[in-house]
Amino acid sequence: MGRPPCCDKIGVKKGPWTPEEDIILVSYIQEHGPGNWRAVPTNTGLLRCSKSCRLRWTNYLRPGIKRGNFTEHEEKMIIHLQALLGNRWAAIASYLPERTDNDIKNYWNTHLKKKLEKQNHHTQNGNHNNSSSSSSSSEHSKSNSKGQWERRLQTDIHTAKQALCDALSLDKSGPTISPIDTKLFNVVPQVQTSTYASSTENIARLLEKWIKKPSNDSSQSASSESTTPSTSFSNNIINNNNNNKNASVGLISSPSEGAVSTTFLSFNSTNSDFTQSEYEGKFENGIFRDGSKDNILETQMPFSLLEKWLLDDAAAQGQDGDFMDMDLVGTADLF
DNA sequence: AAGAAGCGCAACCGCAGCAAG
DNA sequence: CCTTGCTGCGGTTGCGCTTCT
Repeated sequence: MGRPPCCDKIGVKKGPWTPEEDIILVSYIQEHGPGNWRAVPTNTGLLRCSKSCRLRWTNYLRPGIKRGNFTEHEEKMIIHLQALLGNRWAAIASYLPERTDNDIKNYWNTHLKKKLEKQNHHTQNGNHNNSSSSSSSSEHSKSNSKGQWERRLQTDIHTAKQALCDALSLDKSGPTISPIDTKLFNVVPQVQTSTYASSTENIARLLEKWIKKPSNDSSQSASSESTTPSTSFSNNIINNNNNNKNASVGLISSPSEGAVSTTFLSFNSTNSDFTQSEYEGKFENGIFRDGSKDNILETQMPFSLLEKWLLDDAAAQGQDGDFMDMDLVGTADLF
């Protein structure tokens, strides 16, 4: 007997999310925090499966997501980390906290892979006589099995862990660490608590699109209210939204993060007595108390010790000391 | 101007890991 | 220890937009 699907296939909506659905989801998460995704569709009346809700949140709605073009630095980080970690997009994403694993994966598949292939082709053509550069590195990569690399990583991580713990005990307000560090070392990062506002930016963005180009979905959804088996929760949200389009405009125009946060909280606070302080109570130093990884900040993250270690490690492997200029061709297939 | 091809991105699917019972 | 259910991850797909012919 196979395992039943994560959600009933009947009546589950697929395809792009509508602004209403986003608002319902964000409002719900704002109230209950992320996690327990199984309960989200039931409690919100969303006709989405739990996975879809989680995906939508983590890839689009959660706080601190930067969208748009990747910077040169980000690009090089991805290339380097991909060479080190392989296609572990979640791990790579933890070093680029403003980017989602999906984004990074997409960027890799659409841009970087081609770029590297091109570079690879170039290198092979350029070094036709001495196949040392690429072939030696590929031989090197063959000789280094994945297991060996992983063992090495694990071994060195202990050193890095010690260094990081020392650093943190010395300076609690020191450099912000990335989520992977948190996971690995079980350290709570020192962060501000008002990070949720950035998800209002995401919402604002989609509302902006919505207002600019009112879709059929929105009217459809509003009119289909009676047919949708929504809970009072989602009905209230939708009503609130439909009756207060101005509120969303105000949300968009709020320039300061704090103002946006407050505006957004009051925007949907008609449905509950949930206040900003209560919401912040769901955070503990920037992490949701359920231990989810949505503790990512919108602040620029400096290199953590582990990142530095990774970079130093690469440098120690004879890559000119600067991973930005390293020969990526050989390292791409290390794993 | 119209169709074809390419590209980018959001979302889905299936599997693996993990925890609880 | 085994089973079950939930969550997270990586691979893949499909659709809409842009560019090319």
